[in-house]
Amino acid sequence: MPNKADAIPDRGARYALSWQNELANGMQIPRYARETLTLNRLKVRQIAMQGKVVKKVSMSDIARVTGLSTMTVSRVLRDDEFGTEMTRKRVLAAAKKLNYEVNFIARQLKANQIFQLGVILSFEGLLGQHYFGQVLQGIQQVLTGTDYHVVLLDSKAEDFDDPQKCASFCRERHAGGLIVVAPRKDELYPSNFIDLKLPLVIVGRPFEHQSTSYVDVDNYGGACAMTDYLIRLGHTEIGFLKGPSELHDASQRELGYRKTMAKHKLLVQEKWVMQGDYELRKAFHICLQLLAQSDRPTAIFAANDQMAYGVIDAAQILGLRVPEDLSVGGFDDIEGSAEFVPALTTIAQPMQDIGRVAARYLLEVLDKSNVSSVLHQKLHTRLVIRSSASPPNGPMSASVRTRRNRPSP
Amino acid sequence: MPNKADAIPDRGARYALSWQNELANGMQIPRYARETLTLNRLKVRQIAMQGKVVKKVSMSDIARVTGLSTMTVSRVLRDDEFGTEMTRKRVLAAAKKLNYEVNFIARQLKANQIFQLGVILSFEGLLGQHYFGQVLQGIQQVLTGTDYHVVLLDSKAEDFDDPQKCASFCRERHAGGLIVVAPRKDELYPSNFIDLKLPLVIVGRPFEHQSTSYVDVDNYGGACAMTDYLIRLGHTEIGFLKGPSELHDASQRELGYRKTMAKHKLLVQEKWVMQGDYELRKAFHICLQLLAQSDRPTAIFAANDQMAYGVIDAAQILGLRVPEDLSVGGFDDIEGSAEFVPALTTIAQPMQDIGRVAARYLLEVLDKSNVSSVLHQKLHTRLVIRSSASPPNGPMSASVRTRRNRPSP
DNA sequence: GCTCGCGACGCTATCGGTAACATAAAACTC
DNA sequence: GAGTTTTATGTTACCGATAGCGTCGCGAGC
Repeated sequence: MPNKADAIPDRGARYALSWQNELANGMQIPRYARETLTLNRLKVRQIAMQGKVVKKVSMSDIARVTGLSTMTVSRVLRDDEFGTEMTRKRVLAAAKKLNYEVNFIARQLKANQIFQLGVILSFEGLLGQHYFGQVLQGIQQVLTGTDYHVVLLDSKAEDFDDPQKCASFCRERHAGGLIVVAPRKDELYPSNFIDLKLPLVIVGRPFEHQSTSYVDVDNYGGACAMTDYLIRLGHTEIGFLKGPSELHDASQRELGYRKTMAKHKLLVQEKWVMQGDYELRKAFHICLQLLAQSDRPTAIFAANDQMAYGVIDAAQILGLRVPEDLSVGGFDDIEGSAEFVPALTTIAQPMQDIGRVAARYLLEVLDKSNVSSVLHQKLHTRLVIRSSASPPNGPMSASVRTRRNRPSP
Repeated sequence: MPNKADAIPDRGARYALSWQNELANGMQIPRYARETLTLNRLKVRQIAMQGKVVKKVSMSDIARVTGLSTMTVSRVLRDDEFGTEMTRKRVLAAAKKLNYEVNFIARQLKANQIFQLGVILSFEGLLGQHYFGQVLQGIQQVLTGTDYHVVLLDSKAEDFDDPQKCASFCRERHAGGLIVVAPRKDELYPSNFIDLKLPLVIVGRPFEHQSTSYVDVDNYGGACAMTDYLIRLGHTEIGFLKGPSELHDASQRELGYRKTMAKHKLLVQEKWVMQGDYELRKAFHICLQLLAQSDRPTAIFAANDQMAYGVIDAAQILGLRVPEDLSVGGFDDIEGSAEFVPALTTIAQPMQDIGRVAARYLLEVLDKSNVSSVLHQKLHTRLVIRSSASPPNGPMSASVRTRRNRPSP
């Protein structure tokens, strides 16, 4: 240990040497430091005698051990540049030895800032959904390395229908900013939060109201792209499998489909526009019926990948080949769609990006108090061409058509 | 306003009248209150002059406005019984008027307690799963009305493989207690948390290690019950559709099936024990193959409801009737199983209860510092008899058998 | 030699709330 | 009616971290 002192740069050594050296030769130590130092040895001993760590160590403990003030400790711990090399070493060593951990609660109180983002779900079912999982993962990615965290606020549990309550709730407790996931079309819900004077982002649908920020995916554009792609492949008879009508994204996707069809002067056959629920099973059964009929589309655009799986399964059961006899397009590009047989042609939706963008925006607002800026962002989707869609194969599909209704009940 | 004073009970009036009255007639006010009162009028004015609320109101603001001390305010706000009726009214009115909101951060600092439960997921995929959603809902239910909240800690984001890091992380920041959701069989993961000296509950599997608490569902018992039920119905040829082998619950369910078969001296046909993945699709395709063969079981026990759906779909596609030609049992009793056609006979798993029990345990430990108790609980499952399973129907199934392989490729 | 500037560090107050102790006045007690 | 208890409230000292300002020692510049 003492030989370490040799390496001490002259400049830093003016004020302090390693603690051990100080005691050994008692030189070079400023008077004020001296006093605290001897005083502290007693206190340190007391702490040690307590045996097991009863109380968490705080900065003042480090201060005592090192003979420095808490202020110096605080500064060294936060500012990489602060202090003599020697001081830094002492503090850092002591912190490690005592197993010091910052008390974030105290830091937040002092800073009068809450390092937490409240994530609020507009309805319960969201929790178990892939979409939400992805968004949250995106948020977490951004938050990693910052001091911020995610607090899950349950809309149901906390009576958030009452604007007053949700206001006080969020501010009282744990939210420096809010991310409200509210993908339902007609929900008035998010408006309860806009008066909070808290940084806020709505996720899951555009929210035109006032100057409220939102992040969403361009569902409309994505649906247009897929429809357009199918049309360019040569399809004219394109069916559509809808999602739950109460979801904003579902209706946007339908709109994209219809508009694009209209744009190309193609007729939308209403019997080929089916009401699904974003689940595989319903899509499967619906398509089992639809595809058994002689009069069926050459392509089906399913509003999400799960339903596309159902469509393909139904087709295959009926002896139709995908894509030769039926082209299928999906939406979302969920995990598994690339490995699906046939690999699913779909629209990639950057779900994680939603979370990332929302979180990044909030952090920016919070750090810079840059409250003026408002985020209105629709993230772009991407057409992923794989093998579940191809140009319509006239003769092939005709040949299939002859044996189409064999397995019907 | 002044007539209100008439209604003041004599007892309370001794110490204080409404503020306005105090100023009006200056009587009955204790000397110490008088002084602060005049002093405070100045300060109150200053606050009002600032215009917009720049700073959040704190207890001291209420104290100034009412002419009471912060301590009294604090006590009135927390204790329903404290103080004169008049004092209470004044404080409460002022709090409401000023729009006071407790600062939980400060409260936590003072109490040296963290009113947050960290929920940790052992792997990412969990977030989007129904199981997790249900557990979390259960947790929230218990936490509603308490001061506690859920903080989501992302295992991946925070480098929790390093025990050191996860320790400091949880304590530094935001967790009075931890709920670790770790349903994987072989994970060493949770052991990183047991040394934290933080109240901890493992969810998703029993955790024999040391004196660590866990809450789980009796998957084994549930599987036994279902198998037993099928056997009692008269089935001897019972197939089993497994869940992902890395999950603890999946292997417990398989074990229950095997043991019960053995107990009844029934042979487990390994070709009828199929590897599923808890998803509908795979189950569907596997069963499409299995059920097309002449040599097939009369009943299939699927390790979860989703897969049971798949089994039934496959059977129906093949022209088998459920339950006449094939009995199907599931596990979980998820939403939808009752409305399924045929209504699914299954094992109800109290997923929300898992969360409830875990949360309640933590709250108890935290409130009473009752660290000694350890929770080892396997929640009971319940056999829900609906219509997807019935006694094997010899002649019926035989008649089906003759036309079994018509729709195969 | 003296002032000025600067780097390193300490002291004090503070964030908002609260336990523990203190105090004033009324109520009760014999 | 003096002493004791009770009721209603105020004071002080923190919890742990940190901003702001003050102080010390030393070298540079004139």
